[in-house]
Amino acid sequence: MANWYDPFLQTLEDAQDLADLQTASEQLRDLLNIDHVVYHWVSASGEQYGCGTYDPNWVRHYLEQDYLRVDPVILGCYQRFHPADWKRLDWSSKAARAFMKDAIKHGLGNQGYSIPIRGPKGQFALFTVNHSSDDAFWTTFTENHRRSLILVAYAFNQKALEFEGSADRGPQKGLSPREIDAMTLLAVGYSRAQAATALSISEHTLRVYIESARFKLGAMNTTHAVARAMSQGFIVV
Amino acid sequence: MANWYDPFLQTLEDAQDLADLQTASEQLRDLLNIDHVVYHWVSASGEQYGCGTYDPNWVRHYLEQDYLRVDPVILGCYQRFHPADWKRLDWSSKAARAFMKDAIKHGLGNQGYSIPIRGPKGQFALFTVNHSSDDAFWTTFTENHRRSLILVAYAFNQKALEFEGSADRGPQKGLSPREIDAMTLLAVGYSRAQAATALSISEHTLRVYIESARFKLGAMNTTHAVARAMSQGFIVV
DNA sequence: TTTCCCTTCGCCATAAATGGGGAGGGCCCA
DNA sequence: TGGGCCCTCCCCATTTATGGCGAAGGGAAA
Repeated sequence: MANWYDPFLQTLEDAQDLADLQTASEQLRDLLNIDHVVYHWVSASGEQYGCGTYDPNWVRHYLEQDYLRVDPVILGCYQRFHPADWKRLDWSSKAARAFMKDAIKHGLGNQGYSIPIRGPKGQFALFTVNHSSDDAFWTTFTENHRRSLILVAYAFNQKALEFEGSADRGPQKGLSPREIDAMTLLAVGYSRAQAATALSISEHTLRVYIESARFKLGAMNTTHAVARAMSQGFIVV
Repeated sequence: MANWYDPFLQTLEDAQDLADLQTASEQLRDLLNIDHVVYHWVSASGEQYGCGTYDPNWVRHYLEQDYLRVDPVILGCYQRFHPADWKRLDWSSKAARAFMKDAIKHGLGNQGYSIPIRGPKGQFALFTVNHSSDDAFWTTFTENHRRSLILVAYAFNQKALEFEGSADRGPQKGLSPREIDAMTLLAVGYSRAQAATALSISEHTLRVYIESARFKLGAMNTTHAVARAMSQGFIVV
């Protein structure tokens, strides 16, 4: 228990609301003695939530400019599991370099390290530390703190999920085995006729499964039902 | 660096192939002095891979019995982000209890602790420690090792992804913004006509996006395309 | 024991999606 | 500056999906 981060993790675990996470991110920035600490997530329903030490003007500007579509950190981390040093991302497009220039103008450091985190139902979050320094300093910093940052990112996400999860959380009616079979086959490209053949049942029976699955999932059509079944973890494709 | 797990994490990071992960799991079992350590994953394409100290007979039996559909550990962890003590999962169904009885008969301990891990493209993995003990011992054990187990799980997954990723990894042609818009709207239940209206374009134009997205994703139909776009992380619903 | 849910099947009519043509303007990168 | 990709629009014919009606046996839970 001689780690600097154990007490901080405890603070995180004691957080009661999103405001506490905000305070914690500022605290961590001071602990690590770096420019910025940011936690940012996209929930299953597409809502966004972020807390951290970026200038609020930058955050607003970021959203207004729709930088989510440009930001190489988002684009890069979305496809990977490993934490990423910003230097190693793809900055080849003109838009990406312009974005970074704009970011630095708004107070961001030139160095960054982001940890992607994924939750159930397609939740995606990023935990980022940012600083202004030379490469050597940053390499040492990230190597030294890699593991602790993973734990911190994990704890941030755990809390954020906890706060959100307590809100909705319906009864979660599950799908029957046959409904799961049907959804799975449709998700991998089978037409209704093909899926029926694959399951050795009549096409009409298959329709019954699809319709009941659609009803349970509250979906408008088959595509919607499959999408929901996927994002709610009923099927794995 | 006074932790027991830092040298072990180093071992994991030095692993060269899946066999090394197998050895590592045995090593960790002995380090922690518990019955079993298992890492198990399901890749985006539905393939499974596991390594760990379970009796191979049990693994075979598990697959033959299609226990994936019954196992409360899988079912429970798939919906959550937090690590789960097996005691706190849902054992209410008859099938679940029969499954556990069968498991113990094959050498599993009565206590378990599983950490769900998610990667890009819908990858899902579980890292599990298992032991035969009373509740008090297990509670203490999991409380003491929670954080280190998260890091170990993370490291296992990182390596597994690394080994798999080096194999295929196509050029990963991305979708255009409009294609993403189209896929997103379809995924949330819009029909083609509705989606076209929402995007203020003609329905025919929308069709062009759907078809080109389908082509890029190698999908057979719209539902398939949306499913692929979701599991490959192009859209978030 | 009754009630709910799961599984299975059929027919008919309409709405929606797909396949295959063709066409023009714009932007970015080499 | 030319090729490649992106965005936008239109028609026709065919295949496929959906909506609505009804029906029956089996199993598990209450």
